[in-house]
Amino acid sequence: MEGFIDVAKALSDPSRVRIFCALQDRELCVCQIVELLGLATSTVSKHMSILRQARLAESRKEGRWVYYRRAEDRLSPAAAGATAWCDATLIGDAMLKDDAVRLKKIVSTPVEELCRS
Amino acid sequence: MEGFIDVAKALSDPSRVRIFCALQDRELCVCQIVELLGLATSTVSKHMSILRQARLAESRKEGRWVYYRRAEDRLSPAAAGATAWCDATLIGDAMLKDDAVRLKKIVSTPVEELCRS
DNA sequence: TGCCTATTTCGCTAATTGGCGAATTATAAA
DNA sequence: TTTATAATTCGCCAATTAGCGAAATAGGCA
Repeated sequence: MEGFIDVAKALSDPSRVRIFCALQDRELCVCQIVELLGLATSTVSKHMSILRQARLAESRKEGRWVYYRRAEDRLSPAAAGATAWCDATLIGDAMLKDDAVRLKKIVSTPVEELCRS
Repeated sequence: MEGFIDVAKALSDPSRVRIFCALQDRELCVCQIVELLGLATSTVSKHMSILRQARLAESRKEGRWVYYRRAEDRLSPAAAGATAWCDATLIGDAMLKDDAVRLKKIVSTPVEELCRS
């Protein structure tokens, strides 16, 4: 039950859902997510720790940057099912479509340049 | 997005998940749910309105009693997917198994008698 | 070594939420 | 019509949460 609740809580905030959906196709570093959502870095960092706690996301360090991606290895049943539910339900969502458009620009900018702004 | 968030929020509270799972096999009236969870009637009533708002549950009146059941007709995509996710993930959950045992006694008692206590 | 900077952690605030009991509403029975 | 009672709504409180900026941490680079 606890793991299920953690996942449901993680996906009960629009910002976190947007982040999780942005991670569908590619990994992203914190500064890219900050750029996408327009939230403070500290806020995004907290969101990421909640997604990781729910075992929906994993991270890796590369130099100064931390890249987050959807969890894939030994995916928990709660996370696996939620991922399918989320993706299937939110296909075509207006806000996520808009995010996808802006994401294209963001990922095409080198992170070094993105962070300088 | 909004409908998805409503469903995720509805399922991010253990009491509501217990209620939703208890409704898997049968409809229940408020007093039966109160008996199952040991919460105040007003608290359960609020939980039910959240589940209904998320379109996970529906209700019908029978005399003084209000019976709740899982939504079935014109089920929203968000609710349909969440139902599958919830049921699949929580199979074998200890608390829900315990609930199921106690539910047997509760549903075998006439509601008139149950409410008198 | 010491500096720069991306991220995390901390401390705070405003808003939300789960809980209760009291008051209200609605329905059945006397 | 009055009374009894199941459920909802209301008002309150304690706990949680999303947000921010400041301080701390950690990793590259001069």
